[in-house]
Amino acid sequence: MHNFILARVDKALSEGLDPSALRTRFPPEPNGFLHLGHAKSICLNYSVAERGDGAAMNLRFDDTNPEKEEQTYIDAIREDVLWLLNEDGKAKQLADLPSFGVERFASSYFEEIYQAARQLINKGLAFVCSLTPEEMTQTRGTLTSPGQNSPYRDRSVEENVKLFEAMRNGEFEDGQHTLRAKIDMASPNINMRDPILYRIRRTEHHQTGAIWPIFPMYDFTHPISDALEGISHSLCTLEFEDHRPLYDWVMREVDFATLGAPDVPALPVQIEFARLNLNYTVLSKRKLKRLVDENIVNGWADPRMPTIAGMRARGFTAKALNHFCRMIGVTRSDAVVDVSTLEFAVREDLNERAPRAMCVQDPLKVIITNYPEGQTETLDAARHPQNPDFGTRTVPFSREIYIEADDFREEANKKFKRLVLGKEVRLRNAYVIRCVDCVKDAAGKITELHCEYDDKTLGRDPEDRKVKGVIHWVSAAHAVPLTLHLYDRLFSEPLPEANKDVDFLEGLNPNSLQIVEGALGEASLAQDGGGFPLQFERTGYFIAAGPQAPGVYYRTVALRDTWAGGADDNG
RNA sequence: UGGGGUGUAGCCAAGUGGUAAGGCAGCGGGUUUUGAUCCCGCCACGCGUUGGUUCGAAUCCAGCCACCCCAGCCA
Repeated sequence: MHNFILARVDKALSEGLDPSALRTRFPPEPNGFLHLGHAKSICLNYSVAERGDGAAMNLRFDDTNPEKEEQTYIDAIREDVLWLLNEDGKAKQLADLPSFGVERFASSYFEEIYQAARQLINKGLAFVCSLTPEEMTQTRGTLTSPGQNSPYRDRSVEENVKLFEAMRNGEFEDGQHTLRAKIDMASPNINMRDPILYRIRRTEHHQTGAIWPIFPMYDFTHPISDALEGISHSLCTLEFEDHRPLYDWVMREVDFATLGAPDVPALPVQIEFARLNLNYTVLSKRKLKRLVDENIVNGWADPRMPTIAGMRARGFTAKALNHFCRMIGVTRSDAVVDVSTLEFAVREDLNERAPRAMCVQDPLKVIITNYPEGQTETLDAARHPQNPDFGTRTVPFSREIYIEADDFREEANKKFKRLVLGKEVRLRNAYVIRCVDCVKDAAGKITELHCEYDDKTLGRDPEDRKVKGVIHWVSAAHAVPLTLHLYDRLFSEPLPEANKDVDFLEGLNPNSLQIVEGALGEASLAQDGGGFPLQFERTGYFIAAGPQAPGVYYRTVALRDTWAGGADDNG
């Protein structure tokens, strides 16, 4: 992995920065589940932590807004970060990861942040403002015109101290006062127009309970938290670029030594990078939350969701996600990555690790008329075509089998490589059969096929002719019934958020989930305990839904299909 | 129209004055008991645009254009 941030880190290292002083943090707010965009950030932050001996990445819950945050999100985030960074599954907890530092909460620093505010008040750099929210908005100015000073801007240090303490003691109602930095109401950067540092929220906080009726804002909390953790590189997304002057202002004006900050070679620096966008989906917690709240999906971990938990449920691997993050790079330009890149990363990993099996989604009965009735033979089939270490499984073969209905045509052109009336095809892992008859019901619907097998074609090709097609099948008497969940992109619009005048839900794909009942899997699937990906040959990668839904498989991703494009010419 | 950013192929993305890496997608071919995998080949006379500097410019300079972010007591 290489990018402009790592380049900057390497440069600092080459200029003498002690590798053990390298420290990053991943700072999610626990107000939703982590998604692919967070995976990019985690991957980046962790890659910096892997640059040197003693370097580390912290996990810090940025929990300064109790109204939107929940313990359940904290638990989910912790699980997702561990899963993502624990590709080999060896670590039992975050602390076991080689380059992981510590887990913290911004709320762990509420006392220090409060003291920092006191410092600023004492330096005359912060004041208690009693403007109403409406007045605050009115006096902030606009993008093109300066704001006006608050009438409370010149309160004495003593009065500010007294009021701020009263705020802390819970003596005021929500919104009655705020603590503001005294910077410059005429700054062209709106973030510097006397930004709010603290607001009153008499709400129970998931970590600190009722002890704090006031909560620091992100812009004040973040630099202080970074300094207290000895963060060297504070990586965030582009929209925070305008906040960097404020970040640096806090760094400059607060005396961190008296707050107990570690002795580090330098103050943290904030570096911004472009957030991830993926087409045919949305990557914003606010929008994903709507999908959950409006029951458009089945929770944050719905396999269609681009959340870490959703993708995990669907069978994506941590390795694939990390690989994807390395593939897309890290830059400062807005980019929309094509889903095909993600699918490639997933297939690449699954191809290596998924044992093969056969499953017929839309069964069509085939009777092998020249095969003895009542006979069953067990055929050996490799679990992986390229890797013998996977071993073999046994596949029962008998007189009645099922094949995929779509693998048969009464007539077809030469491009069609599957079974055609009067022609031959190879049954995967078994014999070559020839279709001799096609039985239909009164409505003309094909109900079963009569075929003959060539008993000299097990494990070898016929000598006098070429059979090019191979199809999958299951033995009728041994097949296990399965239910398949086939997922498609959640949105049919490539950029659901592109048009600001149209609700992004308008772009939803109504067929993002197709449930296939009555699929038939090969006998060995009865023993599948789940927990690892499978490839159903010729169709896709699947993973068992789990013990609470036996026989249900989720399709992780379909196999690449170079034939699909010519489907209108497929005979 | 204030401030901050970004423009290299259909999508990502290297490149930092010496003559356009790589990946995805796509296309063509080979191997194949998965139309998968794997392998080989093709895919930017041009880097938003117009000028300028230079022996030489995606890289330096100037102008212009397009797009993104900022007016939460959200992060």
